[in-house]
Amino acid sequence: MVPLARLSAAEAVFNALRADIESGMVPVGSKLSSEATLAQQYGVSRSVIREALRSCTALGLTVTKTGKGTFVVASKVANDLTLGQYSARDLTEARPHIEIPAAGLAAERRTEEELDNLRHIMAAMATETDPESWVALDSTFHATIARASGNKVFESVVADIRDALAHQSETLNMVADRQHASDIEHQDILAAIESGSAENARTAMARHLDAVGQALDSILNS
Amino acid sequence: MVPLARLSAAEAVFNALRADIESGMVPVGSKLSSEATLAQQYGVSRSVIREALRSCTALGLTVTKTGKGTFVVASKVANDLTLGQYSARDLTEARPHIEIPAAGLAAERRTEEELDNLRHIMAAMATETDPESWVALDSTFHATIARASGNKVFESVVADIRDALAHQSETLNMVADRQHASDIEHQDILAAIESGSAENARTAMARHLDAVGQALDSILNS
DNA sequence: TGCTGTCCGGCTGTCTGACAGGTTCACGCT
DNA sequence: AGCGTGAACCTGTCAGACAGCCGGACAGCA
Repeated sequence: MVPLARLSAAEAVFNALRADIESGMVPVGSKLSSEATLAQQYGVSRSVIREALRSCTALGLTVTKTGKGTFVVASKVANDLTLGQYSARDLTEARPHIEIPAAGLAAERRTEEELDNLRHIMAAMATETDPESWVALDSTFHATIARASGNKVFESVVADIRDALAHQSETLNMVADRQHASDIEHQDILAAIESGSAENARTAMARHLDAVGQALDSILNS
Repeated sequence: MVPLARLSAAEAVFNALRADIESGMVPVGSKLSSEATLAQQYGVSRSVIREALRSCTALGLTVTKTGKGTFVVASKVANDLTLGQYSARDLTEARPHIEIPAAGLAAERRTEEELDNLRHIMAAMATETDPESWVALDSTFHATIARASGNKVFESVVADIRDALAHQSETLNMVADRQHASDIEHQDILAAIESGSAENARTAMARHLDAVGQALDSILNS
């Protein structure tokens, strides 16, 4: 609590970046300035910027792609970083019971701001080709819906589940085949939430989770 | 993390360090080798080591002190779930969606040992008069059912929910009135799980949660 | 027009070498 | 014995360099 230790340049830059990301000033899906540019902006060397970015990546806020840049994939640190704690079977079994009612509540309680966030995430996903980045955005999409449910239990649990799933290699193996289909299903879910129909939102989410579950099954049993 | 994308040197070193720490090969409280030494060991430059260490620090595994070195402060990533942050409304809203299917699975998958545990807990509850102790036993009862579901997601979530509920004063206020009724409902749940009927188990759990929810409502609205 | 191959500028990944400042400890002086 | 001081080691930061990846511009070809 006491700021006895003056923070290093790398920590200071990390805090600044994290604040920008968590406040939404740098939206999910957007690209950060290049390391050289950031170094100039903050008046530090590129090493310091790289260490700060490495912290962001370790917390799951960003992903960095060689030759392209660093991209924001989450606006806040996930609750549960104990990856691989849950098996794929447990996850696919439990998800519908939590995400479907959460989608229904989201349709009834979502704010305009949350709808905007969902639209931005979907737009970013539509043009995303890198599997790992797409999975991270997908995770954010589901987490945002859970947040829109207005129920912190759902919000927290979905964040845990999606986080665990995102780090299972089966998920990445599945993405190439499912990406386009998922994008369409996501559109249906968003449309239902936009219209405020809880029943439609539940149905759309159920259809999506069912399709994803079947795709995962076929991979697990192959 | 993912075997698909070839990992950078910094990620590889980070994974190695994390594995060493989580496996306990490098005990908590110990000091890591200096950055220069690690660089030599792993055959990479000091920059790479620093980025890997920065990742460990971001996850809370290590702390680095200028002039002294880097020290291990945790053997696993902290599960920073903010318990007790859930409102009574959120909890009663979410519980049925999780505990009812968990009860159904428990009926299909429970072992004899788990049934014994449930019987013992119920016996203890029947003679327990102290409200706080009874709430703790009740919490264990529900957690045990979740564990019997064989699904670690349900097990984890129910543990969180019950933990949060147990710390709400409304729960204690309700117990005096509900204790006897709950004992009977618990008997129904246990009987259904013993018989192996998932349908009956879900119905019994639903009835129990509904009764508890109504009792909580009446207290919240008084 | 439409396709393709090449090249260039921008970006990340990594390395090297350097210097400032914090920490520890043993040596030597008082 | 007590104490100061400097050497040795450590982290924090910087500057510069180069390879490899990526996207787009552009010219050439069908």
